[in-house]
Amino acid sequence: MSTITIKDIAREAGVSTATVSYVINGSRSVMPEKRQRVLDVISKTNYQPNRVAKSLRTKKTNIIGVLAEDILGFPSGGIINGISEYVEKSDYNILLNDLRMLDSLFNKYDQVIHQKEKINNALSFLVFGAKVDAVIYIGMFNRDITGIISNINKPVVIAYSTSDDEHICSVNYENEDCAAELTKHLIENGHKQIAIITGLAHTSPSQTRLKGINRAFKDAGLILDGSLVRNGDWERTSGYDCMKDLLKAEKSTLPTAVLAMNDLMAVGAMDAIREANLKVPDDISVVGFDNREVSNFVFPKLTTVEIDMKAIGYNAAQMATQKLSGEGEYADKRNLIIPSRLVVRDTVKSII
Amino acid sequence: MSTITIKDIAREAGVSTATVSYVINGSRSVMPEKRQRVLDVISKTNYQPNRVAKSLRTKKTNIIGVLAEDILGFPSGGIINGISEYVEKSDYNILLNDLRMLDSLFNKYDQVIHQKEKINNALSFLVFGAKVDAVIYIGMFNRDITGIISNINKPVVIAYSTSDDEHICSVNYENEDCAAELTKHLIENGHKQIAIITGLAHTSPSQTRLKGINRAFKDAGLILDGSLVRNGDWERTSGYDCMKDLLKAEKSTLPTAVLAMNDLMAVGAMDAIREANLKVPDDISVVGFDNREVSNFVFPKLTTVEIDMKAIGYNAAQMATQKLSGEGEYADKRNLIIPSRLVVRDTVKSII
DNA sequence: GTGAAAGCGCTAACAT
DNA sequence: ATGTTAGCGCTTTCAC
Repeated sequence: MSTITIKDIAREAGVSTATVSYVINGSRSVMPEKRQRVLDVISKTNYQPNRVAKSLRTKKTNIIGVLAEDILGFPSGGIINGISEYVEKSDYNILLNDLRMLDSLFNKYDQVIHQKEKINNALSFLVFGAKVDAVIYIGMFNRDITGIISNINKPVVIAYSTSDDEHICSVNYENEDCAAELTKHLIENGHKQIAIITGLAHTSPSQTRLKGINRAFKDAGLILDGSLVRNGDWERTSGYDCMKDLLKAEKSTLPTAVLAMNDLMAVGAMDAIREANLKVPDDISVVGFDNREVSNFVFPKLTTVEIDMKAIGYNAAQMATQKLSGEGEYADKRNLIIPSRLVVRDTVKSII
Repeated sequence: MSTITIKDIAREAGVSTATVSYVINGSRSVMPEKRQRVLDVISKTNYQPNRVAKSLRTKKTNIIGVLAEDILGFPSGGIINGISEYVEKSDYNILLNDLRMLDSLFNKYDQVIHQKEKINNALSFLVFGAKVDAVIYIGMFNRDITGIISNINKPVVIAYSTSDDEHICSVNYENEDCAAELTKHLIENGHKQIAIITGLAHTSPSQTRLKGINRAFKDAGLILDGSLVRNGDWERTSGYDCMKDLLKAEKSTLPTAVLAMNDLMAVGAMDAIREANLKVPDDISVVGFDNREVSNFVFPKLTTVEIDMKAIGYNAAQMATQKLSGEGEYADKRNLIIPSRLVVRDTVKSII
């Protein structure tokens, strides 16, 4: 059972090791009888080729290094799930390095720069030490990390973040269209006084989502009331604070709906609304973004936008392997955008 | 930059490859000057020893295979986080295989048996193909999986499940004491009429938690009223249904508190209570189990028991590597139990 | 179509 | 203390 090698198979089947290799890899045609003899011995012995030896010889490990900022980050699990699905059918494996930066990076999304050395050490080990064929970097926050990841001569694809570096590709989700769709959903339900709770104002998701929101207003012949916009920081408490502030208005100028740029802040807003003895969605409608697990557990269930993490991972893996083989639709692509979709639940009331 | 080997270092430093190997691994003493020369060349060139070649030669990959029933399963992320932390400082790596059985196993926890072949194929590849030194199997549900995992001659430790197989070790969390503590928390707040919503009745966590609950009652000189016990199936809707049923009682015999054996069912119970126009915790107190993310997002925030996933992973990795080296406190241990702890939040009212 | 043998980059036994 | 070299299990060139 233990350590049976290609030599054993060759001896048992009465052929050379070369022939065994040929039948395993289909690299040359082999006489049907011999072929069958080899196959029989292999299945009888449960022989598994030693990937380590194979890798050393071919200089290809069939391993994709997955470098995650933190596996507990909200997108990570789904993305790895997607990578895993692709990788399974294409005979690759995943070497996982979890940087565990959740605590150090919490709400300081720009601070990755300080982790540059740690990241590149890990990357360097993966590529030059473990000899992975390609690496997928999984961000915890959707942002631009140009300049962070040093140039290695292997495919690097970033999932859930972006980079302008030329040696790097990325797979990210669509932000603007779905923000527009979410806004449109509110408008179609009769809402005109819509408050916005943004994420950190200078971040790309905030700005892009705002673009989509503005577009939806414009398309409906409406104008976004700037006095109804509050800047949050993506965290629940900021949603609470912003909503609290919004609630100070006179009853007649109160927004009928609030769009928070993520579910966490939406929940915070719902906290504040409840505290003011108002009801969601009867008094105020609320929508979020991300479709986090919690959005289905709060009451009422939150209408939000779903980001397809699994597809991000799947496509990132596909892109990485296609860059490796030089074949396939993604072989020459730089950036990929995965569509997001509206998830209608119970927090929007029609006031038409 | 690309593919520099030990030969290059040797030539550059004017020593033999053996000497380079000795200084890298500290396997023999080397003259200080030579040693320094080698070190200098290494750092100047950013040389990274080829782990593949090293593995082939030493028959040790320094890789731990992580076989997860599903990385999206509730315990998986935290456990991997913990494994990762241990592994980082002990120079191991993680080869991740995500079985993605979430859908097929959903609420049919006993059905793993049907996946036996898939599991063992993956295991077999990990061990005989990828040559990992040890494997950690991560369950999605805490249960006994005796007979599922075939015997390989390498350490296998199961995280978040158990097995009676002799060739297998496990790291799991404490169930009985914390269930007792949770119950005691209710009792100490004056509750006597406590309803219980169990998980699937025949499962080990259900039975063990019930033991703890009974013990707490007994310790307080109380007796658990059997008519207040309902059997759920761990899912939210079952918590809802059980609570609905409980709520049919006359007002005077209504429980003042309900202990659900997990957070999901607790949330379901809260749904039913809200629907009956009752308030948590003013009318009925509710507690859960697991400390899932949602327990902090529902309103009011749920009092529950936290399972230390990170510690499970960390200790599983520690156990695996100590079995490998034959040294350390866990080298001869079979099973490890990680304490769980009460997390008091807002769903229990004192009625003393 | 098939086999002999070299060699991937390392470690470690052996020699000195 | 250090160098020489065999060999880990595979693939692949080269020869037949």
